Amino acid sequence: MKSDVSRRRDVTVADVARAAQVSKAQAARALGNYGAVSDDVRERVLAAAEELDYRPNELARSMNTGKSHTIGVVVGDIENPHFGLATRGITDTAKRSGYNVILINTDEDTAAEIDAVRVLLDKRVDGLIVAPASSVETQHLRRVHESGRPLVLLDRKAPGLDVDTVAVDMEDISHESTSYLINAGHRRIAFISTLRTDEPYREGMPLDSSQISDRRAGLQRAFADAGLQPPGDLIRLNAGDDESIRKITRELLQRPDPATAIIASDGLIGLSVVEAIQELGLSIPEDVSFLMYDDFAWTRLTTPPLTVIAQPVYEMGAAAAAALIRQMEGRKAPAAAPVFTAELIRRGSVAAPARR
Amino acid sequence: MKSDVSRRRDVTVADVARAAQVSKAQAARALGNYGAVSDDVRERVLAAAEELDYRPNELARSMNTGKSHTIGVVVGDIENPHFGLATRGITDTAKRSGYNVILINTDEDTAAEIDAVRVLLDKRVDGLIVAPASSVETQHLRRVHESGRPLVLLDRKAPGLDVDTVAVDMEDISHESTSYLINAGHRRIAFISTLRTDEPYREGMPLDSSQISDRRAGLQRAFADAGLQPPGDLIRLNAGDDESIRKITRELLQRPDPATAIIASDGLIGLSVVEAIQELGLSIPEDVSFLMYDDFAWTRLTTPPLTVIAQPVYEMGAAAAAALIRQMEGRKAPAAAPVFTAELIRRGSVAAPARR
DNA sequence: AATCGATGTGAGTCCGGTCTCAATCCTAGG
DNA sequence: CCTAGGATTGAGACCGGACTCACATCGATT
Repeated sequence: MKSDVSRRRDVTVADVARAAQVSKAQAARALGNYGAVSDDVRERVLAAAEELDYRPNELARSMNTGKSHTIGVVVGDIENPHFGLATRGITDTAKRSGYNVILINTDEDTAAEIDAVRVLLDKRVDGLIVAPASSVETQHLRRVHESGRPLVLLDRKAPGLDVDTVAVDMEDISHESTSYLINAGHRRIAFISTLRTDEPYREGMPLDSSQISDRRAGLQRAFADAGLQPPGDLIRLNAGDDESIRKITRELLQRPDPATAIIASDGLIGLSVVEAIQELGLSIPEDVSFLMYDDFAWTRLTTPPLTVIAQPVYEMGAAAAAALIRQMEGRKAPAAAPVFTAELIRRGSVAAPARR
Repeated sequence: MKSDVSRRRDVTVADVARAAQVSKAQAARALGNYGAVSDDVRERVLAAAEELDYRPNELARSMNTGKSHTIGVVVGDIENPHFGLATRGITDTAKRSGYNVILINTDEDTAAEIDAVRVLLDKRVDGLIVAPASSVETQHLRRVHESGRPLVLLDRKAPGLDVDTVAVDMEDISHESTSYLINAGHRRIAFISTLRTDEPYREGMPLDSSQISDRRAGLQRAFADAGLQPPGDLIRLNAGDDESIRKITRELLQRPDPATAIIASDGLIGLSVVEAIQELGLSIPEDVSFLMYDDFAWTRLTTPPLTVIAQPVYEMGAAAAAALIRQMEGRKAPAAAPVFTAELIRRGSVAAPARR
């Protein structure tokens, strides 16, 4: 009835109060469902609100409750199905508790991450879930934590930062899967990761990412267990775009002492590696064995289906959100935080290396 | 120096003003970089702000500027790489103009969508990008639009709603790809979609989704062009989870008069369909031809690589964000909105049907 | 030297809610 | 019939910035 052109300013409690002939305070109480309100007043206010199509301004509400019912999520790249799935776990859990999610991508760039965290803090999110790009540059996260804002880390650990962290033990699974390859007869095992570094990989160099350094540790331990030297010359970092990954793959397979097995650090890399292998006219697993992190559904469709390392990604996202909400609502951390483990799913992309 | 336990309340302009020995108004001006401020005052204020580690409260700022610098994005399912990519296009573009994104999933449920829109409006987002679950139930979107809040539709059209819409012409591409199948000799062409309906498909029933009804129209037109009757008995809706899709696939291929070609309405369905085909021991394209919407990277890795319908998803997300920002900043719509077209990428999953 | 317009500056209002506090109503117990 | 105590109610402060307005200040103009 009243939806004319005069729709530039929203209806406020004051408007409703006026229409219902009561004070602003009473209208607010009836609307907000708190305090004491007589049935008569409540009815009139609710009717007026309905009539005027009143909607509360959450911004104003946040202003003096101090809660925005919004959590910030900072991930590397939402386009990566890994994060897509984790985000789904987060949003599902958050929604169930009445929280919304502001999402920011960092492209694994720490500067962007610092910026993202600042923006979210300025927007007064109630808490943050961050998949930190670096396990070393974490001052900004430390500051968040010290300022008392709830924070949960996802996927990667930050040593020295005493914060709830939801991640799998990469050392263990890396050890298991490397051993699997070694037992199959592989010695020349390559590892390709997107991790950005200033210089190319050299044996023993410090790695910014806990994920990657844990994987390296697991790999080295597996070789040590077998009484072998790990092939440090086959670790490749800075595998960024599709083109650079293909180039790296070609180089690994065409060098004098080529890799007989390749481990891809995530599903996006794996995609390009497999494609590069196919382009070289080589076949999996006859010519090269292949293994990758992330159990995307399509890995079952290739010929042969790919052997992968599956992580309970959705559950981890959900757990991160649950932990955050627990913190935000001031409840204590649970006695035992849920432990997540990755699993090696043996399909068909690993076999004994070809004889020379 | 001052980071004691007293960290429960944030630093405000008033605190900064006090420290800098100036009025709140002056401090606000220096901080907000507006109005006239002497160099002396500016310096003192900035120094005090630095010292106190002042951070503006964006909530408060939004309160009286009326702008939250936040846009709401409502999609079916962020876990679906299609939306992941589109979202990436949106967030990249939004960030470049200083906007953040609140993301909500609807699982293609209109009730959830209505709720999402309401929540976002209550949070006073500056604009909305919605991939509407239904092209029919759009009163909530109409209300948004009428209230004057900028709104852009993504992926699906809403007939009768005069709103900027970024989507490809599904009729055309459906016609093209169906013709392609018909020319290859197929007559029994099946189409599988997730679209939820109350009853199973029957010829000519109204379809809630513009995307799907456009595809049906294109398919029917292709058959008409060839002087043939479209196989209305091979259209399947309500393909929800993996299990139901497999069941549908089996039924389509094992019925008395089976389908010789299957079109999957999106990449997620395609995944399950291909897997079901493999499980049946059938091969593509010898036993069944296959075609799907969405050009995911993995479709190049299967044997044979899959023939797909590629949409410029990232660009569409970016365009939607650009259009929204244009509206929010009060600029006119561009003379010609960019047109997006889907492309049939012929790889290896379509061949002539097997002889009976 | 008187005047004028361009800064500078501080007090105070406003945004749209929540919440405190004191005043007013009512009703049951004495 | 009187009164204590709970239920109601309205005025107004407050959250943290942005912004209006009235009041200086001050060098420049004539």
